[in-house]
Amino acid sequence: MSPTTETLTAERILEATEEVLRRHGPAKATVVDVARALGVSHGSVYRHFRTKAALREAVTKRWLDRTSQALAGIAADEGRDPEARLRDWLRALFEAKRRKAGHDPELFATYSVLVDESGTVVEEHLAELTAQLTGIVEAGVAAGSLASADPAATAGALFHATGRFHDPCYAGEWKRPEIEGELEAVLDLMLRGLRAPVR
Amino acid sequence: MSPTTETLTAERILEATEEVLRRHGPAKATVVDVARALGVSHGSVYRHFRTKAALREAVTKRWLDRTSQALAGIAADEGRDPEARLRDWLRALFEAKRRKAGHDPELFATYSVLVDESGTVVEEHLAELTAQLTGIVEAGVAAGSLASADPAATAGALFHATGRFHDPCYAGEWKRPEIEGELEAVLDLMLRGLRAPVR
DNA sequence: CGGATGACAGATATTGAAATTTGTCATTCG
DNA sequence: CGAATGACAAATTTCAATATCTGTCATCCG
Repeated sequence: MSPTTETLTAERILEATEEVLRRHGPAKATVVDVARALGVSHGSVYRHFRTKAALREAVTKRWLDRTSQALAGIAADEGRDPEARLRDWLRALFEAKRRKAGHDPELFATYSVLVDESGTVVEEHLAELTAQLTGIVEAGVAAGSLASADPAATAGALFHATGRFHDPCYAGEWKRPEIEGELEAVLDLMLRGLRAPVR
Repeated sequence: MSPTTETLTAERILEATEEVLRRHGPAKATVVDVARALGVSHGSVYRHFRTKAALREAVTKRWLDRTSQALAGIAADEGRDPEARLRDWLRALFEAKRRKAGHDPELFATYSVLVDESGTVVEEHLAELTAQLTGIVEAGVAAGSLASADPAATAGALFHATGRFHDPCYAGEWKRPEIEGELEAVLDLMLRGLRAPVR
């Protein structure tokens, strides 16, 4: 069977949708465009995704999951000092978001739309990220190098305090050259507070 | 002379413009509306403000300056513990912004528009706020209760880290009840790091 | 029979002509 | 004379007609 005759799967639709979104952006991409790219009728797309919103969410989920997985590598690296891991993880989060905003502006715009609509996908993404952060803080507490009475709450505070460096509403700021130094200043301030008192 | 015959001053125009903005919002308020509210021709308004944008900025400046002045009171209260002042100042900043967003939504929207356009007025407002913060940090360093090698940089980090609690792009979050606890968590984390090591 | 189709109704977006607004300036008024 | 006016051109917004899109479903096809 040739690729064009391949059966229509959710996966193939997601691939095509991502491409269409990348090309046209969230405002102009239509379900009809996606169907045309696949050489099927738009009705067939609706067999796999109940609404256009669901399709958009599914694409964004895949896209966000790629980031989560990359960061999970840093978070789970049990061998390394938790404090260094925390710094690197937050730096990597910033770099990942910044790269996406610059390199994939249309998909990033799609993501930003979902953030404003506060859908489940974004919520889950943020929950996954804070869970990873919580894991690092817990490791630090276990190793005795970080101090926190409530690692989950601490992780939340870390995440909120670094919003300027990962929240899409600040994407415009990420082009300024001073931004890296600003992240370092915030990291220094927070990690100083997290470090366990020397006994 | 009766009030309606009073001479046309920049101050009277600003007053009328604020009222028109409050009523119609930034999207629908026109210079003609302002002129009508004052009983003059719109040409007269242009004698005092070169463009509509300048008028909008001037109104927003007045409005922002009211916040700055209120906070300056806390910042300058030399008698009190700098750490407590820092906490109170950041809490007051949050409360002030939240109150404006809730109580004066149209003027707040005008302000948000200016933030996105990154005009001089907003820049100056942010500079004034960080200057106040810097002053508190310096007082703490002088008193020996706070540790900072570079109070201005520390103030910048504090301001960025609390963005979630004063930046208009988060205004939607300020209605959630958990928000207060989130601010406290961030404050705790940062102030722990700022406190001078016990010797 | 299960998956794909395309005609269809209602919702949404696009378009371009008309109306309004911005900003200027020659003129008027006190 | 200096401040206010309102006619005006250019830019912007509004609005309604038109076109496109979303989501459904009776029908078709392998």
